[in-house]
Formats: sequence, structure tokens, C-alpha cells
Amino acid sequence: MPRTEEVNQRIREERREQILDVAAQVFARKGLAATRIADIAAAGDMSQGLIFRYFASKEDVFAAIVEKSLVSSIVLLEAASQQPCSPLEKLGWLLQIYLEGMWRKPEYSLVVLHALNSEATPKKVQEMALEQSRRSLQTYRQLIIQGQEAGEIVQGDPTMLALALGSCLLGLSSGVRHMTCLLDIKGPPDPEVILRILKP
Amino acid sequence: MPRTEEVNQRIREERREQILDVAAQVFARKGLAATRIADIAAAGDMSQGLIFRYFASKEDVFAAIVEKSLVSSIVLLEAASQQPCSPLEKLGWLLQIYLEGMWRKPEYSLVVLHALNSEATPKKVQEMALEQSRRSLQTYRQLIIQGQEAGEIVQGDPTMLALALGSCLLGLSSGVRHMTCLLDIKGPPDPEVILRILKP
Amino acid sequence: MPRTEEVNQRIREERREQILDVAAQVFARKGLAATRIADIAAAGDMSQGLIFRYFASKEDVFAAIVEKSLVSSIVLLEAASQQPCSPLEKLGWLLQIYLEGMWRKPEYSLVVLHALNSEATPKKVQEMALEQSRRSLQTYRQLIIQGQEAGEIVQGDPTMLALALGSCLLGLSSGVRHMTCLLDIKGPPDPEVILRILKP
Amino acid sequence: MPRTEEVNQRIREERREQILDVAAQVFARKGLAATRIADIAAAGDMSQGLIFRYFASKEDVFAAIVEKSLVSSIVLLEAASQQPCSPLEKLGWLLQIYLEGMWRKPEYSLVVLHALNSEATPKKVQEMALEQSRRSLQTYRQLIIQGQEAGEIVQGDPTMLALALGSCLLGLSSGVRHMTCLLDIKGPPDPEVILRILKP
DNA sequence: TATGAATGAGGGTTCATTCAT
DNA sequence: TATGAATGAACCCTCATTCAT
Repeated sequence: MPRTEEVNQRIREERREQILDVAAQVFARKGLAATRIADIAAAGDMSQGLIFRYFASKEDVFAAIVEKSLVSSIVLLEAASQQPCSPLEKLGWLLQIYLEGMWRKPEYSLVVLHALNSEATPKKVQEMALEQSRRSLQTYRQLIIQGQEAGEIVQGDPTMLALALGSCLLGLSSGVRHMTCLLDIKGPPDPEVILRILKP
Repeated sequence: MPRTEEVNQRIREERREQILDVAAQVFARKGLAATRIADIAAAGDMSQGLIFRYFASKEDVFAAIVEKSLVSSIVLLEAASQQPCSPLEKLGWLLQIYLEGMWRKPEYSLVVLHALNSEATPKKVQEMALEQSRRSLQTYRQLIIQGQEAGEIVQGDPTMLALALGSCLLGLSSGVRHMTCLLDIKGPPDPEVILRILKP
Repeated sequence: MPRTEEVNQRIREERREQILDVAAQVFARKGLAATRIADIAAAGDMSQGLIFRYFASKEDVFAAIVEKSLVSSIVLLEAASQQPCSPLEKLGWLLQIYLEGMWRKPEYSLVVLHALNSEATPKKVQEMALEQSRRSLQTYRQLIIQGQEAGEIVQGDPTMLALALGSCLLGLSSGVRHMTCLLDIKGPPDPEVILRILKP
Repeated sequence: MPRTEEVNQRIREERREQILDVAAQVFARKGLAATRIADIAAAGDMSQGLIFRYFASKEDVFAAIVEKSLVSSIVLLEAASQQPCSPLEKLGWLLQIYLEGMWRKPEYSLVVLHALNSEATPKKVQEMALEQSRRSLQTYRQLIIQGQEAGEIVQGDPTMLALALGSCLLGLSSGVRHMTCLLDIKGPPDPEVILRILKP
């Protein structure tokens, strides 16, 4: 019976991902405190006990989700910075990817939003969520400054502009969720609309 | 001698307001589920039991806060519509008031944000929060359409523009809370920055 | 201002009686544990605080009621024993009075029944209720023995006959309350029916 | 390996019965309101939480007990009616079984007595307890009428006779509990003693 | 004397977590 | 590995009791 070890490893990793995905959906809908382990188990059609074989606590599951989001956020910000185009175009590219992602798979953004909005979030997790915010804002700010120098972005306090941009994106995570049942919306918001904040 | 009816009435009204104010602060920081009655009682320096003499349940306190927010939101939207100026200027006036309020007393906006973000929010409360969203979006949309007719607002789907504006404001509720510890920000965001979304 | 002292005393005694009467009704309907001070206050149209100016605790009110019942029970048993008639007729007289009382003012019997039925009854009160039972049973037993000697009461273990008689009366306290809504009953049960247990 | 479905089913059914039995004992001694879940848990040597995995609330446990009592009461009444003997003998048979049961396992009768005696009993439960009373009284009444026609039961209002019989049994549930510590009693009461109420 | 606002200990219930299978 | 029965620490809420008026 060769490779039992390896196969087990594979199974474990897949299970872990499955739990994270299903948990992200539930956390996105209810937040950390209002989500019960039983909710996650039910949504994933698994036993409650199983979750504790992969994570030490409910908070740990939540933390793992925020961490995944942080990692892919870092990758995205990095990729944007290295696009072969002008600062404003880089921001446009970034928004394009970001808004599409939020439309297709809003869970992770929403979990981070919950993490940022509640002081009940465990310190360690809040740190990660803030780190993600910080990196995003710094990237926005740098690109804004570069864009202002290049004359393709409106003059004005780049910090405030970055804040406006970041908040708008953050708000859209939430907005596309609940406002789309009020409005008649078929697809992700157009990056151009948001970019208008920055255009001269 | 027992207190007079009138005095009792006064005491009750003041207490109720005190509870709502202190609860709004705690709910704003933690959300409904993560807030314990003990937290509110401690923050207001009162016994836990007292809260239940004024509200039937924790959810009821939360609901009262959302309702207050809804009422003052309706008043504000109405007032904006009736300003004696152009549609874009009405929106500017609205943003001015809104952003200043969010800077000085962010609790109520944040509580509504929590209400919108979590499906664990009681149905009745979610209804009220959505009603507030709905009315805001409708007002934005109408003023945007009028502004487009007047040529002072950029062409484009007014629904999407309203969504962007609404989301941006929503995000700022959250953003000014946690991003201001990352950035160096001294006052409320400038309405002009956000209005740029709409300007031609 | 003469006699203020006396008048106050009068007022106090009347209030005390009023509280006991109204409390007896509520206790009779719900028992000690399920009765809230608020229930009694509401039934007597008085403030909760007032009750504590006359009694040290809820249990004390309950105890006072049981005590009143005990006292009048002793008086009744004594009176029956001293009726100028045969043992069986004495029992008949006793039942007559007892059943009529239970029909007109069932509260006190029911409170005693509650006291006997629940071990949650304070020791002191349980003692009093048991004392009342004990005295009743002893009187029944004595009269039964005398009646057997006189040949007017059936032969058989007098203890068991007393138990049967006592239980029947106890059961009727409860029975006339809830069974009369099932049956069509217009007045107190006929003592003769119960006396048949004893007749030869 | 997880347990098989079957084994789990067994465990659950046994637990449920265990809880009901232990709860019946505690409820019998204290009544619904005075019984704390902690009392039941302690008496059954289990955690408080466990009880709520099997019943939704304390009231539900109480209700289940009353229901069990109602069911077995119906069975007993039915069986008595179909005994191959005269009406009076049927009643004798019924009393025999009933009194023996009350002597050996008085819990269920006492719980029903508590249910009947307190208006704090949940509506649904009170209904069941009354249903049990109603059926018992109807059976008694029918058999009494038949017995009167057969000349083996004393003349007189059958309704009142049924009430007396029912009350006597009800009272004995309570009586054998607390009076036996006052009297010297070794076994269940003799049905003949109670039947004397009915004999001509 | 009488009131009712306020307190706080205690009870019902929930739910994260453990563990035997 | 996976399950779900069992635990127990909290949490929401009730209600007897106190006390300022």
C-alpha cells in the first residue's frame, strides 16, 4: 500500500480548502460572531467535529480566510504595480480585476469587511485585515502621486483620494450584495465610474 | 411620597435615550451578535437588568437604533431635495451634512452598516436598514437624472452612478473608522472628492 | 391630631389582609414558584414595593396564608369535635362546612394543596401544611374509631379510612376547580356522597 | 469510525427515556416552575446542555411527561372498559391497577396533578392534562350509569359520583405522598374502600 | 404610607469544543 | 478519517428585593 501517506496529505488539503470555502460563504453572510460552527458544518454537509480536526477554533477558520484574502490581495497589488502602463491605467487594471472578483466571488472581500468592522475580531486577524487595508491604500497612494506627476490624475491630497478610492471599493463589497436587490444591476460596476474620482 | 407621574416620564425618556446612545456606540464597534448586554451595561455604567426595563431584548435595542437612523435619514434626504439649488448642488449639500455627521457621530451609520452586512440581523431590522438604503439610492438617482438633464452631471447609467455614490458613502462609514489609523487624516472627507464621480 | 397611631394601625391591618386575600387568589392559581410578586401587585392594583412593607419576602406572604388556613382549620376541627351529636354526624357536619367553604372560597385550600405538593415549599411552611394535614387526619381517625365502636361506621383499618377521606377532600379542592369545567356542576359536592366511604 | 446509524438511534431513545424518567421524579416533587434544569441534570447525573439536545425547553420535557401519562391513561381506561365483567367490577379492576401504579411509580400522576393545579402550566400541556381528566371522568360516568342500571351501583347523580371518584383518586396521588409520613401505611390503598362511594 | 426605577443574583438556553466510537 | 453525543462556560433575560422620592 504505497503512498498512503501522500494520499492522506492530498485528502487533508482538499478538505481544508473545502472547509475554508464553505466557511467563507457563511462568514460573509453573517460575520464571525453570528456564525455558528453548526452553520458551517451544515453548509458543507459535514460534521461539526470535522472542522476541529482541521482548525483549532472557529476564530482560526476565520483567520485562515482573512489570511488567504491578504495573500491574494498582495499578489494582485504587486501585479498591478508591475503592469506595463501608466499609473492611472494600472489603477484601472487593478479595479477591473478587483470588481470582477467581487462580483463573482464576493465572500472573501465581505469577510475582510466584517473583520475590519468589528472590534470583536481577534487581534491577530484584525492585524491581517488592517495590513491588507494598509497595503492597498499605500499602493493607491503611490500610484495616485505618480499619476498626479504625470498629469493624468487630478490634483489634491493623495491621502484623501486614496481613502475615497479605498472606501468606495470597500463599500461596493457590501453594496453589490444588498443594493443589487434594490436596483436592477446585471454585472460588476464599471471601473471607469470609480476612476472618475481621480480623473482631472 | 412617590414621584410625580411627570418626573417619572422624564426619567424614563432620558434613560431610554441614554441606553440608545451608549448601545449605539457598542453596537457600532462590535455589531449585534458580538455585543453582549453586559458590554452595553458596562459602557453606560448601569445594571444589565435596567436595559430590559426599557427594551424587550437586545435585538429591540438594536432595532430602535436603526429606526432612529432611518428617521433622521429620511429627514435629511427630504431636506436635500428641497434645497433651493441645482441637483448637483443638492447632492453636494447632502454629502456635506452626511460626511460631517459621519465624522462627528459615526455610530449610527456604522450600526446600519452592520445591519446591512449580516444576515443574522433580525428580519424587521433588515427591512428598516434596506428601506434606508432604498430611499437614499432613489434620491441619489433622481437627482442624478435631473443633473444629467441639466448637463451638470456626467452621462451614464444613473442607477450605476447612484450605486457608486451610495457605496462610496457606505464604505466611508467604515473607512473613516479604521483607515484613519493608517492614514493621517484630520477631518471629514471633502464632498468634492466624491462628487467627482458625477461631474462631467 | 389624636389617634393617628390607632388609625395607622387600622390601615396597616387592612392592607395586610388585602394583600393576603389577593395573594391567596394568585398563589392558588399558580403556586408559589410560578407566582411573581408583580402578579400579586397587579391583581391587587398596588405597587410591588408595597408588598415588601408588609412582608419580608414572597415566601413570607405564602407562609402567612398557610398559617391563616391552619388556624381556621384548627378552629373548624375543634368545633366539629364538640358538636352535640354522634361521631358520624360530626364528620357529616365537618364535611358540610368544609365543602361549602371550598366552593365559595377555594383559595386557601388550594394554597395548602400547593404547599403540600411541592418540595420547593419552604420548610417552615411545609411544617404548617403538614400540621394541618396531621390534625385533620387525627380528627377523622378518632371520629372513625368512635363511629366504629358505635356501629355507625364501617369496620376496617381506621387509618386507611381516614386517608381515603382526607385524600378525597384534598382531591376535591383541586377537582372542583378544573373538573367543573368538564362536568356540569352547580354547587358544592354533597357530603353524603363522600360519607358513603364510611357508612356500613 | 463513526457509530452506525442504528446504534445512535438506540442511544438517543434511551437517553430520551432516561431524561423523562428522571425529570418526572423531580417535576413530581417540585412542579414545573420550581424545578430547575440544573435539578434534573443533577438527578440524572448529566450536563444541563444535554437535556436541550433532546427537548427544546423545560416546558417541552414537562409536556412529554404529561403526554406519556395521557397515553398510558387512555390505554388503561380502554382496557378497563373491555374487561369481561360487570361495570362495578370493571371499576374495581381499574382502581386496582391505578392505585398499585400510584404506589409503585407515583411520579406521572403527580406531574399531571401539578399540571392541573397550576395556571402557569403551558396551554398545550394543560389541554393534555384536561383531556386525561375528561376521558377518565367520562369512563367513570358511563360505568356508573351502567352499574346503576344493573342495580350494583348506588342511585344518585352519576356526574357527581364520577367527580367524587376522580377527586378521590387525584387526592390520593398527593395524599399517599405526604400523608404516609404522618400515618403508618404499608401498601397502596384498598380499592374496596374507595368503591364504597359507589356501592348501594 | 406608597411608588416605581434600579439592582443583581440566578435560571434557561446556546454553542464552541471534546471525545468515544 | 469522520461522526455526533456529551460537556460546560457564557450569555440573555427574569424577577425578588431595595431605595430614593
